[in-house]
Amino acid sequence: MKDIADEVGLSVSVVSRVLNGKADEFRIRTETQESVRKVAHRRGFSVNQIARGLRLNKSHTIGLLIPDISNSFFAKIARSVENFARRKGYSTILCDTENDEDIEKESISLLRDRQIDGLLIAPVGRESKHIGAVFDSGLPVVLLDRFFDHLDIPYVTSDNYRGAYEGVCHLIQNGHSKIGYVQGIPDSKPNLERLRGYKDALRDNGVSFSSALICGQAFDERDGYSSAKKLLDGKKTPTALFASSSVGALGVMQACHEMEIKIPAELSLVAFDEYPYAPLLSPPLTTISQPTDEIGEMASTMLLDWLESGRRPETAEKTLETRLVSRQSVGSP
Amino acid sequence: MKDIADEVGLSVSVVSRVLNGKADEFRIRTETQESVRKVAHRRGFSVNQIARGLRLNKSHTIGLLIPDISNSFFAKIARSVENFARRKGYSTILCDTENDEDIEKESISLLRDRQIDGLLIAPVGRESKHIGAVFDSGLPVVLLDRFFDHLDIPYVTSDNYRGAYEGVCHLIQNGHSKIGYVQGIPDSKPNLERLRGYKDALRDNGVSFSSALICGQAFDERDGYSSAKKLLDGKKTPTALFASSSVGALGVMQACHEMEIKIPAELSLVAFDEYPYAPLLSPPLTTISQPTDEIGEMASTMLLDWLESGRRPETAEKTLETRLVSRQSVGSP
DNA sequence: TTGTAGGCGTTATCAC
DNA sequence: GTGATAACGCCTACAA
Repeated sequence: MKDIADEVGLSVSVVSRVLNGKADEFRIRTETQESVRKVAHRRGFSVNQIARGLRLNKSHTIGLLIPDISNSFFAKIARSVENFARRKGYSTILCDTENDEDIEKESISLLRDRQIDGLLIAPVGRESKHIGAVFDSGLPVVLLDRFFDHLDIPYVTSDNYRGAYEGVCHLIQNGHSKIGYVQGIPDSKPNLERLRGYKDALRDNGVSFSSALICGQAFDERDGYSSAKKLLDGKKTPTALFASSSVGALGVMQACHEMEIKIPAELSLVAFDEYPYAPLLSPPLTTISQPTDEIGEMASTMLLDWLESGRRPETAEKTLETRLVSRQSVGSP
Repeated sequence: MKDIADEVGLSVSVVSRVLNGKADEFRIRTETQESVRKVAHRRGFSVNQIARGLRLNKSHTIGLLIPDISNSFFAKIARSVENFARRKGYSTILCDTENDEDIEKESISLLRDRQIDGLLIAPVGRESKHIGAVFDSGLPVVLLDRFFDHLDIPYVTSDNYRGAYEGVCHLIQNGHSKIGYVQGIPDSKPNLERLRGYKDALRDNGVSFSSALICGQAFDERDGYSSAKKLLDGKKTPTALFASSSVGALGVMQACHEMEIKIPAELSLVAFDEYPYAPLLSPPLTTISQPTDEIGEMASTMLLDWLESGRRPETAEKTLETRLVSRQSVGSP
């Protein structure tokens, strides 16, 4: 700006104002405006947002914490978040927390150092102290997918309870009563909610619950695989499985494949979350579809509105509907 | 820092030095160090990286431009880039360019405004002027996946030529001679290289080439779907298809499904790129696997080394090997 | 071993 | 209509 000012023979103030669209407000002469713009363009001027951020105490940057960006569920959320934020003039710093709480903590403090204006977190674990701390410090935070009951932080999630409920009802309607539940991280919110849906569906249909039919530790393929092996090897072999973990269902299928268990003839399967390739699997998989784009967009909207207005969103909890997509992985026992 | 300095009764310089690990260098008294650190900790001090960046003219931030983060190939690359960068003390600003060149241009200028130290780009299209421009301006840039012959920008890509060559040879060895090629963005580098591999494989095996067997416009599922429909509906129906586009193969399978064409009995299929679910598709898909993690890590390494050393990498072109993963989508005609 | 002061690029405020 | 100046928070050359 200094250079431009020197060249056009004016002060930096004028240059700054012209380049910030405040020319009218300050009734700057049209010729002045033009010459400033011309020179700026010729010199390829680009504002230094870092200096700007320092002065205005606003970085126009948000942080996005994701447990695993290579998981398509989160990747789709990240896409919609980034697209939305960019359209609103915000940049997104991505932090893949690698499903590790320490990395999550570290990333949060890193992002604070960078003066982000707000934070979107899909929390990794059940520990919430560090998240509560940022929130309490006054930084706008919106949670994604998982949330914490005892913290008053706005969140966006899909209706895990109802999704699971419907999925399990679907299995029961197809004649199943021995339905295994392949869970994700046991005390994560989505898992707990899905488990609750599972139990309620059983209860409402007069099917008795057995904890022997619950298995699993994590939201990943390997865990789905070993859970399936365990469940299908026991005495009380289930005739159907409800996979809470999105990628976990792939592990289940893999295990069935190896154990030569035919789906759906010998085992029915319903999985939480949708994939582009679900219809092409062998067999095409019946899923509970989550509105990933909406989740991302809703969360960004909440956060950015908050940043612009200075007031936290009134509707601080958003639960988005899931949808049962019936394909061919469910049959009768 | 000012507040801390006031509280401990010293100047900001001392505080700054202690907090930056320069205490020894300036032989600052141990007690002084301790009290500074204690107060800093108690007050929850966190450096303002924006101010720091302004002063040091270094943001410790890189930009990552990706055509579509929801595509698992790019998501995996993004993950390895982010993880690596974070470990090296850099943050990653993610820009999903939505396969749109205008967004790509816009994002680049946005990132420049933000004073990023370097740029990692998986370019969207064939237009390269804007990319050449940033590079020429002196900003370190490393290209991913796609690159430009006429620009001297370092890049990392997998061996698209050899991958396709091997895939097509595999088909020929299985007795095919009418092999269709479902391409991605026609004049993108990966596509051109894969096409070249395809042609050379035919030639080296004495199979004649026919442009009627080439179809496709984009790297997406819909395009793969319509290409397959077109190719499999013509006079010269191929007995095998080589899908250049990763997600495109899903479209091909979808089309076959609808047209009741059995894979591999009636049509063999090989697809570029690997998926976690490839073994679980119907049928398990034979693929050309790309080393996504390596691509991301290699590119980040090149960029960050460049940033730290100030010298562009000596080996400016990295071509990583692919691997043929044979499953059950290939049979004999 | 510690302090002073200037400046990084920008914008708000007040003055002319 | 335009200009001078201070301040945002930090680092460092130089002084003490």
